[in-house]
Amino acid sequence: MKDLDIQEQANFLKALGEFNRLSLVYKLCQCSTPQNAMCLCECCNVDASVVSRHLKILAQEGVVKLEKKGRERTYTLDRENVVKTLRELANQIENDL
Amino acid sequence: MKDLDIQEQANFLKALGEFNRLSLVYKLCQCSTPQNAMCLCECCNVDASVVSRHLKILAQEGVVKLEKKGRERTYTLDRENVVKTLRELANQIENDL
DNA sequence: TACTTATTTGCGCAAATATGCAAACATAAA
DNA sequence: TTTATGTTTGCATATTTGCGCAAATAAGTA
Repeated sequence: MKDLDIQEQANFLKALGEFNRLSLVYKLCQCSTPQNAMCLCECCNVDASVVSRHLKILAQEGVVKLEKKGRERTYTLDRENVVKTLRELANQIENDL
Repeated sequence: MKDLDIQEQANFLKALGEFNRLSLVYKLCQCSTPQNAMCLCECCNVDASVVSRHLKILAQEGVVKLEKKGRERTYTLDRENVVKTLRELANQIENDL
């Protein structure tokens, strides 16, 4: 396992490992349609700018996908990627010896 | 999903989401026998006290198990728990709608 | 007891992080 | 163009975090 890979995985886990960000993930989890930041803002009681920043971090780590539609930006959970990454991690820890 | 559960999951992910701690996890991953902190110290270039603190955090979150034997304390990866927790998280994110 | 070894804890520091507010931007609608 | 809406960014601040060092603690050994 290379240091760089470990760092990358750590960054992914860190992105999920914060209360408001994980709340956003679960919120998006229950949405069948893309959501904008204002809507997502309701799930955690913080300023819109804070949500914006959290979503940026989540997007950087491949947790959410961003779609630009005019002045609105909508976010969807990148379910496939998150699930894949978590399962790969679990498999590594299970099988490594 | 209750806030408390989210906080708990976030804490678990945060514990794994730091480079040195994740390095410790992978180090332990490759050890078939319990390791003491001095040995684990080698895998990340930090002071023993730092490793001690990291291991404490990992133990609190159920990532590693601590065994006291005289003056020595040995750590083993709680593979089962880590794998279970990660897979549950993956399943939740996969199936929630 | 004195000494050695392994680990934890207190302290301080520097860097990172989360947050709110206000201002800047971008874009759609009136 | 003006206005309204959604989002990002700059700034200031408070808190958290990771770290090293030295001292304290714990427990085995001479």
